[in-house]
Amino acid sequence: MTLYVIIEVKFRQFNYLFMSNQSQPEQPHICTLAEIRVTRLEKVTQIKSLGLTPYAYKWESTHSTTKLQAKYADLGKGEEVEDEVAIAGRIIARRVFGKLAFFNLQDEKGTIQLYLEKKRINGNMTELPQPFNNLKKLTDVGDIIGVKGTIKRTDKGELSIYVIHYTILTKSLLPLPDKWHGLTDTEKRYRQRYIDLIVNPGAREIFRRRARITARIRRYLEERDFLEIETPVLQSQAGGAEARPFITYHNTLEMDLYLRIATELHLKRLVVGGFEKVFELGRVFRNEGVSTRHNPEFTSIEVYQAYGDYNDMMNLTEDLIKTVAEEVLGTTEVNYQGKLIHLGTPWRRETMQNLVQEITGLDFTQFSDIEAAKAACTAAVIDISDGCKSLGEMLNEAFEQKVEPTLLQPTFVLDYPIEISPLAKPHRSKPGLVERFELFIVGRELANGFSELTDPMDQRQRLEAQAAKKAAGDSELHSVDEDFLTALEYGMPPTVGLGIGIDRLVMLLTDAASIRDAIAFPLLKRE
RNA sequence: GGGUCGCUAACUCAAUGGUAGAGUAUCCGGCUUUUAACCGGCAAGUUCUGGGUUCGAAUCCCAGGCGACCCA
Repeated sequence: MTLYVIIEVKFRQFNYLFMSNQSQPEQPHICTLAEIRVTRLEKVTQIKSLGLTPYAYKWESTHSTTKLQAKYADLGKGEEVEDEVAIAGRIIARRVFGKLAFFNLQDEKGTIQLYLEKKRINGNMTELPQPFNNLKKLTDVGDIIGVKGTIKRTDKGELSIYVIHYTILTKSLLPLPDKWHGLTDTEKRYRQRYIDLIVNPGAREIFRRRARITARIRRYLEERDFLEIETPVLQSQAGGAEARPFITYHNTLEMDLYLRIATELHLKRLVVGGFEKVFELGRVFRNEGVSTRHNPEFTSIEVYQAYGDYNDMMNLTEDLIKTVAEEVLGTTEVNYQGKLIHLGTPWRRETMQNLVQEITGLDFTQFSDIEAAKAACTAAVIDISDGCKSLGEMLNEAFEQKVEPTLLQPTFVLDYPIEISPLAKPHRSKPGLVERFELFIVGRELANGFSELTDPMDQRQRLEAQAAKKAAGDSELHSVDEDFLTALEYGMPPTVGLGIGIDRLVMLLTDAASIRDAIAFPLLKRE
């Protein structure tokens, strides 16, 4: 069957080239993906037989489509200009007539129409037999071509390149999705992002904007003398956060290694070493579930500044995010999923205890024993699990369940329970709490910072307590990082640290509903 | 982990338990101002997978896969 098809196709295309004006008898139909591919492979052969290459090496353009659109914006209908231009891109639409054809060509930034006239092309491309005919027969939507020509705005008002010469640069073998509906299948968009990027112009804008966001963050910090230093992804023990790590293996060292879950402990070692302002913007990996807000590998930035406290870092955080929004969006008024978010500073700062009291009426400063607090929480419809063994954890539960979803506008939540903050410095005036803040926008945690714990003995106690819980079965906790404690014993200056979830920031600034829209190639299950 | 919804031609979608269809794309013919080009024609299916009920299943039932959304 396949052989039959190939022979028929060859027969037909032989006719295209040399007897194309004769009508043909009915041929077997070409329709499935595999058959379209066979047809196009035959076109590849035909292109080669003409002495051309279907996979060119190079092309020099004089303009991008957007530059041309801007340059000739004032050209009137029906007017032509003799300026000769060269441009390249992907054919995204073809409208072919007997002796005239209109193609739409798409490059990275935009599109432009090609005006392809038989008389003009045949008159100029004399080295090829029947160049206009070959254009019609050998090009398809999806092909990448280069053209040279002059500028013409058609009678219908479309700026066009009046083509003198065309070159097939890359022959596409597979058809693009429906030109009108595009690709809407969410799964396919993520699995084959390249198709999404070709046919959905908005998809490219998200990643363009993402690049501007990270570039602006780096520039902001560099302007303030922060130094970006890269720390190991492969670590003999994972730490710096509560999360399960990915495990991998080094063959010649014969040792298990963990992919980092945070950059915290190494960046702090750098502060011990004398760097007073450091940061790292990079990928971290957490072996956790996948959702619209979680991807197992994601991008974080952690920033450490010696001699500062968490108040300093809140100032930096709001100014940084405000600056990025202003530069990337041109405004601090951000529309996110139909909600208007005001990123103009200053942002609200409120303690966790006050927020919980505000929303639930529960005053955690008044609770003295755990059972009373538990009863009060249950009465307030807060679900307290059995693993919740302290007032601090209960306060956090109440906060997460009742307060978090209400924090639409940027809010710094201050002063977290010490039980859930093992790397933060105790609050200078509030027992049981630490000097920590988290930033919430549209009900999501976007940033986390604290005055860093610099007391090595206190730090040892807290890490050992965690290790004991790990031994008791909590897989999100880690064994003690002795080298980190040794570093602290050499002495770390007072330091404040910050972490921002870059993907969530990108979501906010690109109006992306799912983290998968903000990540070019999100992790999906095996098909 | 739980719930709801979805999966049918390459793409977007139809189809009371009773012959699986349309538009787009592909293929063939025509066409020098189109822009979802148009006109005419030929075709195109593991209805996600596996069971079950039934004379008969895309449709009903069970199990599984993948995805979306919500919840934890």
